[in-house]
Amino acid sequence: MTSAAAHESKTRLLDAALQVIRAKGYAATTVEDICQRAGVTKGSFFHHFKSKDDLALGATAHWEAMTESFFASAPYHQPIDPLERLLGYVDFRGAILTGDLPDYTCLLGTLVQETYATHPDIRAACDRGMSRHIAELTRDIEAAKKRYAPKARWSAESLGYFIQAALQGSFIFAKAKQSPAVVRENLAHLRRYLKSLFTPQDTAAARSH
Amino acid sequence: MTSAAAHESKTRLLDAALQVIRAKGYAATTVEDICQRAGVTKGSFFHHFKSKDDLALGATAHWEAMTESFFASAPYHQPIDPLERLLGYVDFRGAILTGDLPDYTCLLGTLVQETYATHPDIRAACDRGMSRHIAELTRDIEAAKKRYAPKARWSAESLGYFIQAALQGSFIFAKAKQSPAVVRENLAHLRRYLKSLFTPQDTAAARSH
DNA sequence: GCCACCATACCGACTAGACGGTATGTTGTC
DNA sequence: GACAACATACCGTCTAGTCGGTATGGTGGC
Repeated sequence: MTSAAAHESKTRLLDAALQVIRAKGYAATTVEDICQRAGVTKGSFFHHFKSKDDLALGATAHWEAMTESFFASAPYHQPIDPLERLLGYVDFRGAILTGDLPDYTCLLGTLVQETYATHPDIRAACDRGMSRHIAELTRDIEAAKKRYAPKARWSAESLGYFIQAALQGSFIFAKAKQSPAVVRENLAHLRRYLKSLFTPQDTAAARSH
Repeated sequence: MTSAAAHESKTRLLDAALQVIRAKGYAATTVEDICQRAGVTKGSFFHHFKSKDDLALGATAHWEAMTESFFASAPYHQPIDPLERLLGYVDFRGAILTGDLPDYTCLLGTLVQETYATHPDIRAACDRGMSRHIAELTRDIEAAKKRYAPKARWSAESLGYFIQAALQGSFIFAKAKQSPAVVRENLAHLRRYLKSLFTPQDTAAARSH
């Protein structure tokens, strides 16, 4: 057995974990749930992972790898103008809202809610993963800010967090309402905010009327 | 024992549930966790609640009652200007970020993430509770819109959802980072967005330059 | 080219403990 | 004495994790 094929079971388990955890939450997900979905046995599971918590850690790493390449190859990076790239990101987030809820919601956001107080290492892994994605996004924000709003008092990073928070919160409402409609509407608000931030404004009263 | 005192145990259980579920999540919370925190026994628990799921439903109702009166008596309602009330709400949400994470995060947001796919009635209860709070908020938004941005194409309700989504998402990051700092920064962005929405704008290019 | 040796991958029955829920009291109040 | 509000002991199930075992494929000695 080649080493690539050798790890197929492990990959299947990780893929299964992403789906099941996003659907049922971490605590309610049983090892056998994941094994069943992956089509492997418990023996195989515990061969690849020390424990359920170890799987969670593996799942966050797997998630990071998947999402990083997914976003890296997305089309919104093409424009030369950084603001266009940023708005392209927001639009892209709207465009990928297909399939069922577990298909487009965020593993890390789900996971951290359940584990922040009880599983320090999982919490830290979620924090790292989300922060890394935001750091990537922040590069475009920084560039857009330099060009369109160099004097603004908000930081590029804080705006990156705001965008992600709006997304994460939108997912909560999508779950509550069983529909991505609210995500789309919130992305429209986000887009409007971004445009207002990057549209050079005369200060306060310096307008007609 | 009076009927008020008679329900003291039940209230203690509900209060305990709010805390423990927000800290550990619903699935990871055991009935005994809640009993211990409430200082009552399991017998008492199952006297008042048919099941753990029944407690969750009770907890959402309890949460709604608590938060409704909490926000109803908050000071931000006083201004006559609806925009001031709305900005007052945002500021108020920043002012109440005290204590530990489970003290200021939202039960319903936590709960719905874990239960949306597996517990239809709990999901529906969370949806109802969050929507009710938003409906309340939407009244001020509607009034502010009528006065300051009557022609704007966004709906008052969608803005209510956006505000709540930003809050819920901020709580996720607060948990990841173990600090409410990011919530405060996001509220600052939110405030900036609201001000921009309600500041009458000349259309597009009708500016200097 | 064969075989002993070994590591990795995988299997599935089993266990110990945790947990939701129940059955059976006990106590106090009207 | 009836009923609500507890309390305690207990039960059955579910589940993370274990453990002895098998299959497969690679490696080195001869």
